[in-house]
Order: sequence, then structure tokens, then C-alpha cells
Amino acid sequence: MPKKNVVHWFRQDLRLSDNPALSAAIKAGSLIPIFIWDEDDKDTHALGAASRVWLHHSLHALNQSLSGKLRVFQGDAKTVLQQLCDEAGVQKVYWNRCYEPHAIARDSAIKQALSSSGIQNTSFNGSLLWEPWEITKADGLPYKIFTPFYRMAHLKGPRRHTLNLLAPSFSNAPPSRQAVDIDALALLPKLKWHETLFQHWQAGESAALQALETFAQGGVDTYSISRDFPAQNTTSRLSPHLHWGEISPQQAWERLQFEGDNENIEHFKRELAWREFSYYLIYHNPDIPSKNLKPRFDRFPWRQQTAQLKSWQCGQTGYPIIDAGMRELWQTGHMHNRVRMLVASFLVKNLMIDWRDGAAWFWDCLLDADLASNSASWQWVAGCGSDAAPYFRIFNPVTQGEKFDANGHYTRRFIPELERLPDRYLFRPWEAPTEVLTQAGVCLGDNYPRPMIDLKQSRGEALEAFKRLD
DNA sequence: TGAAATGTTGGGGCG
DNA sequence: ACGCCCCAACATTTC
Repeated sequence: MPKKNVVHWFRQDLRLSDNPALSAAIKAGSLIPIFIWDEDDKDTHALGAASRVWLHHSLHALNQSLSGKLRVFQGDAKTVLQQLCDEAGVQKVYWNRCYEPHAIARDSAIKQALSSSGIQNTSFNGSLLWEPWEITKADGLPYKIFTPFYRMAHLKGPRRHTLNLLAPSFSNAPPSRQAVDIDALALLPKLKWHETLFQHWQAGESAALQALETFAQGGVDTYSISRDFPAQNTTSRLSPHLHWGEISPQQAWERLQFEGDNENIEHFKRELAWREFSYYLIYHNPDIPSKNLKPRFDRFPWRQQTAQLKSWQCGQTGYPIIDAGMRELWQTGHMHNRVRMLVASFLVKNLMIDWRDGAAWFWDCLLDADLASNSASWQWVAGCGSDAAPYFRIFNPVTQGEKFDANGHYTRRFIPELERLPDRYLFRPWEAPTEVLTQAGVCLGDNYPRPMIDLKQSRGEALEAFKRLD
């Protein structure tokens, strides 16, 4: 007797391994693997440009590992699913949960619609170590501080890895007329900008597993310390893979656990847990992308400085470590973690520009753009998050540059016009004697900007503004 | 997962 | 030998 057709709906789980919903679907019948591009340009949560590029490549990779059987649709997800189930006689639909507020709303409406037409639908946890509702304080309320959250989560232990992926038997239901080619989704921008991005990255499950392997076999050995130095590429570089679920956090967690137990591995697990905490926060605070978690920040006098925002975005602030970071973001779709903190601190605490403007730019440019992490991290930096950096913690881009990029490898890589400026002045070119600048071919205000604001003064103003919030 | 301002200490130069 | 000053080095406080 032929097996019944079942649907696995791929969303942010673009992988075959450790995929609980997919495994369940494969066990249940003949597989129709689908992806639905259901985005409307008017959506406030519409994917950023870099994310779309990643998705484009990741879908191609996924389709390849499914022997070209991935069916791609465009349009309202509920309509697409209902029509597909109807056409192909599907009685069972499987997916892994998403946790963004708009996705939760969409999915619960779909769940209801499918159930009421008698179609069984089951969702799984495919992207988090801990379900956000499972970790609570003794009084049942959600944690607001990372450390106690992590302690409790640790006690529970992470979700177990899904074993035993059976080889799928694909449904031979005729392709739906609605199915479209991945390229027809037009996820790539018209400009050639995306081609430079993908000189630095490879999307898809096998690239993700390879990145994990590389990290586990070497990168992690010095992780705790060297992760702070942007010139050393010793972070895991797993973030975009994790965002799209090309790899699960369980796979990362367990692979590193296999290497043993030391300070570096502990530290990395803690970073995975920060990702979890972001999802935890957005689940319990759906407004986190747009609303200060600390309401008193609603009175903060953010400055509407379009020109200054633009200088920051383009890496033309006159502070080399800031500009290097912003240019790294534009050129590679990525920015080193420490530098993210520096540029964010500079925007919010020196320029006094709204963190939401910074978050929006990151959202558009980052290949690893993730609503939960992006929102939670910007609120953390701005000081308006629940467990946030204290407002007075303001990074000094000169000191930080000298400390974390002492030999200037990172900064010079992204700011070639400062290539020949000696280390001594690299992070403070305005202090360099004229002849040093001339010899290095630097002309301030011409081929590299003068500092756009005074650090000491802007810091003082921000601290004043903060004090007035109390 | 800060930095600046302020305070304290102790060694060395010097009269 | 002693007091004095200077200042680096470190510690503490404040934002």
C-alpha cells in the first residue's frame, strides 16, 4: 500500500540532520518538502537585504541535498498549505517552531485553520536548546537576568539531539502549478554587492557542519581570550548557520561537549546560551524589537541626526576602529563581536542616536541578522534592556582599538587609507604630527575624515541625559 | 563584556 | 640620614 503524502514545511530549519519535524514527517509517509516565501514588502519584519542573499543560497543548498525535490511557493502561507493539502491529499503537516512574534501569530492561525479542516499538524522544537516557557523562576515568572536563567537552564539540560534520520521516500504527487523556482523569488539584490559578501561565506548545511568542525578542531582552543581580538578569526562564525537552522544549537553544543570540558568550551556554550536568552526574551517580551524594556528610556532624548547616522553607516566617523567595523559589515555581511559592541556603543552613547536606527542597519546588512539576537543585543548595549550593560559603560574607541587591535591588522584591512600610519597614531590620526600624516599619505578631512564628534564632550552629554532619566 | 577621576603608596632624585 | 617632591603604579570611586 503506498504511503500517504505528508508535508514538511521548512522555515528556519534548513537542514536534514537533527531535524525533529522532518524526521517525524519521514516516518509518517511520503515526503513533500516545501518552503514558502510568504513575505510582503510592507511587513515591518521583512528580511534584510543580506539575509535574503543568505536565504537564496541556503535554499539552493537545501534543494540539492533533497535531490531537487524541494518545492518552493510564494504567497500567503495558510493559503499555500491549504491548497497543497487539498491537491495532494495531504493529511499531515510538520514543522519546527519559529519564535518571532509575527511567526507565532501566523503559525497559530495556520494551526487552527488546518485543524479545522481535519489536517493533522505537529510542531517541534528544532532551533532552541530550551523552550522559552520551560525555564521560569520559582514563582513561575520569566527570568530577567541571564545568569540565573542559564543556571536553571543548565539544570534542565538541553533538548536532546534527534537521532536516526531515515532516508526519505519522496512523494511523487505531481508538482503543483503554484510551485516556483528558487530564483523566481528574486531574493538577490539587483546590485552586485552580494557577490562580495559570498567571497567570505558559504551557506547550507554541509558548510555549516564544516564550520562547526573547523571550530571544534581548533578555533575553540583559545576561544575565551582570542574571541576579543578582531584580527584573529577565532570566533565560531556559526551565527548565520544557526539563524537559518542549517545547524542546530544541539549539534554545536554536543560537538563541543565531545571535545571535553574546559574554560573555552564552557565559554562558547555560554554564548550559545546568550542566543537562547535572546529568544527567551523575545518570547516573553514580544515588543522587544521596538520598545525599550526599561520604560524610563522612553524619555531619552535621542537625536535625529540623519547625516551623522549616515557617516556611521558608511564607516566615515573618523574613529578608525568604528569605521573598520562598519566597513567590515558592509563588505562582508559580518562584524566581529567585540567591534559590534564598540560601534553600537558609539552610535548610542556618543552620537546619542536611537538604538532602533542602529538595529535597523544591522538588520539590513548582517548575514546573521536575527530578530531576537539583534533586538536583545541592541537593548543590552543601549542600557534599556532588562539585563543590560549599565548606561555609564561607554567604550572609548581609541583605547579599545589600541587594546584589541594593537598591531592594527584588522583596522588596516578595512581602512586601507590608513595602512601606512604607524601603530602609535592609528587609532588617533588627528594627533599625528603633520609630517607623519604626510608620509603616510593621510590627509585628514580629505581621504580620511576628522573625528565627527569629541569623545569626551559627547560622553559627558550622554551621561547627563542618562542622569535626567532617573 | 569600561573609562575617567580621584585616592594611595612607595621608590628615587635631590637639597 | 632625612624630608620633600615627583610621579608611576596600583586601587577605589564615580559616572
